[in-house]
Amino acid sequence: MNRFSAKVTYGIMATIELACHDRSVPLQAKAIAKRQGIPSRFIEQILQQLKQAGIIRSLRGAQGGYTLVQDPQHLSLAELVNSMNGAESTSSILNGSTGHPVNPEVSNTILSNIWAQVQEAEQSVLRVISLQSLVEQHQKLESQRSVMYHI
Amino acid sequence: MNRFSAKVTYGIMATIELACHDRSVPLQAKAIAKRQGIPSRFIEQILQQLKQAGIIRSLRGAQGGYTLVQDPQHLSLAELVNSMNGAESTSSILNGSTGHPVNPEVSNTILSNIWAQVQEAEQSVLRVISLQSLVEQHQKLESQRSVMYHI
DNA sequence: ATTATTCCTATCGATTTAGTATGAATTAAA
DNA sequence: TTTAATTCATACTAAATCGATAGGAATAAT
Repeated sequence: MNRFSAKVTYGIMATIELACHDRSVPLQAKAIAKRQGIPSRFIEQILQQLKQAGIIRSLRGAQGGYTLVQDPQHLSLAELVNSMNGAESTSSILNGSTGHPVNPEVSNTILSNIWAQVQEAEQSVLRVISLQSLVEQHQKLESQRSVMYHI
Repeated sequence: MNRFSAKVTYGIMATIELACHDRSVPLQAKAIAKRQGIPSRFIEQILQQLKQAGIIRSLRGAQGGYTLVQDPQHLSLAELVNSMNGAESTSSILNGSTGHPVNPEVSNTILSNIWAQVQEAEQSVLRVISLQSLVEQHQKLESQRSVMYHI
């Protein structure tokens, strides 16, 4: 099962749409929402985040919309996912303690270290998946689907 | 930062306590709660889950309590964490679809596949960490702490 | 001007998480 | 055999997070 959050899932779907679209002409939030069946007001918010992260750029006003900044080859799923998860700092500041480092802090130190390892493992999976490869998988599956129902 | 849920965190802390305790005599939920600063009624619930998963066993009545089933060497963090996360089935049933495999299903197929890879990466980190190693880290940090404040 | 669009911020309902409450069942010990 | 200590079962509640909606200001093409 896909346990990425709706936000992340929608954001990925939106960038796939952008990657499939002519990059010289902006694509509107509404168009993305319609094609992917996402609430358009919701995808707007997500696109904002992607913009803040420098993954897409926007043009306001009539005929405005969004375009990808980078080539799909050079955009990794890691960048994409991180930009929507609040881009958690990898910094290992292991002490927000208010004074006495009591028992709970000890467990916390151990567990935050392990958590960092888990995060790194996840990142290493996501880093090697490019938006381009997602687009290819997407198109492959879409074409299979169209064949299946062409009877 | 430690982003394991409170439940998982507390469960791990509890098993560390059990691992440090004489295995022939049961340790009470209340005692664990007190030493670790966890609400005792909450840790009881978590201990139930650990019991259902076969990680600990319990003795009811006065002088009852909980003991580890396995040697700390042979219990991995993966088993521990999974037992508290509802032991999500790794089964890759990729079709709960109600009929027409429309657009959203395509994205879902791709993303659930990636999600599975992420999960596997996480598991591979957790599998190689034993409860024993957690206990050792814990004791090491505790002793450092006691030195620092022994002035 | 008008219209189409992004952008900003607030709110809302549902779900999940964290924790509390009540009390029954069980068992050691007095 | 009573009593006290403990697990076990279940339900409830409060707070946080998630998914989505809402209203309107800013911007720009026509």
